Amino acid sequence: MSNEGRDLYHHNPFHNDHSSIGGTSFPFPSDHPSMYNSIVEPSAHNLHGLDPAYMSFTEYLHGSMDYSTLARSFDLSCSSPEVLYSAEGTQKPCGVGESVGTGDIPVTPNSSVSSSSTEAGAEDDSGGKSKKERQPKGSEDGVESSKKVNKPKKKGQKRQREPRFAFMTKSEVDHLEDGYRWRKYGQKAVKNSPYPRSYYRCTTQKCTVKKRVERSLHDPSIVITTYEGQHTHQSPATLRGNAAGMFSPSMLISPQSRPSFPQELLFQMPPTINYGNTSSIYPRNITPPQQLQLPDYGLLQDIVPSLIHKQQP
DNA sequence: CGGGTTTGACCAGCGC
DNA sequence: GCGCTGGTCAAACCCG
Repeated sequence: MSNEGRDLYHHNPFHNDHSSIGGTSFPFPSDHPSMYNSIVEPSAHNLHGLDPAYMSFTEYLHGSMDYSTLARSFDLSCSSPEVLYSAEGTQKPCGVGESVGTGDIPVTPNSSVSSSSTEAGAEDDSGGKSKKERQPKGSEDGVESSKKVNKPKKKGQKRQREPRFAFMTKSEVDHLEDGYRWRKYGQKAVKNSPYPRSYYRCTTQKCTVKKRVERSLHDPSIVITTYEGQHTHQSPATLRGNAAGMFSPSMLISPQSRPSFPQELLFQMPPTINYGNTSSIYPRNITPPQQLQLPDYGLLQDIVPSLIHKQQP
């Protein structure tokens, strides 16, 4: 487990020497308008290049994407040099990037990374619940339990986790808006990093989605967000009717609209990215700014080949 | 007052 | 077996 995080993130995406490391990256757009402006370059045709049916992270977050699909996709991705690697601890990266325990962020030359884990079971209780159950607040034997966390968890029963999906976003704010409401339930100092990692849970009842947010060790301006689980509901924003605008592709190219859904902007590339080295998921004829709009596509290219295939007979 | 955040403590898993 | 680290809990606190 201890490697999980590192395996996932500790490669500096901006380093130039990972030609050997293929990976999908998902540069998120910054919440910061100025930065956004500096990076995003409106280019409508970018979107045109995409199939309207492509699956986006937003969709992923909305639960419209089947995890099994993702899982399969990632498995497949293992065979592809383009792919990053799985995130969950027990699963070693598919052949790439043995984690560098030095705190380098893994991944690609691209600004962001995405990874997922399929090890998890489908159980929608990724631990939180089990822990809760074991901790009957004010239990009869309360005396000691006042502070102690009892552990009802059965031994030998490895805790199952939801598949995970990590992204790197260049942003000044740690907690990026993604349309969902989150409650922070913990913060921990991260080894070898001056930046703490924050833990959030979806506030929607019965939704067990969690996410972790931390900053890149090498580039503090990069926020690494790891989603775990699948939303069992619609985004509050969507329900509110904002979704139309927020999820609209146009949003991606409209700095003024100040995206609230980074997921939709996943592919924003940091200015420092060396595209040349990217073995990438992006078509070579596409320029960085445009790649921005390929986010989902690019991402899914690795993640959800099946979807792509549909679009590319 | 309800909901979110902070923070210290506990526990599980893993490596040595 | 021990220590370290990640993940989570929950009381206290904060805020609108």
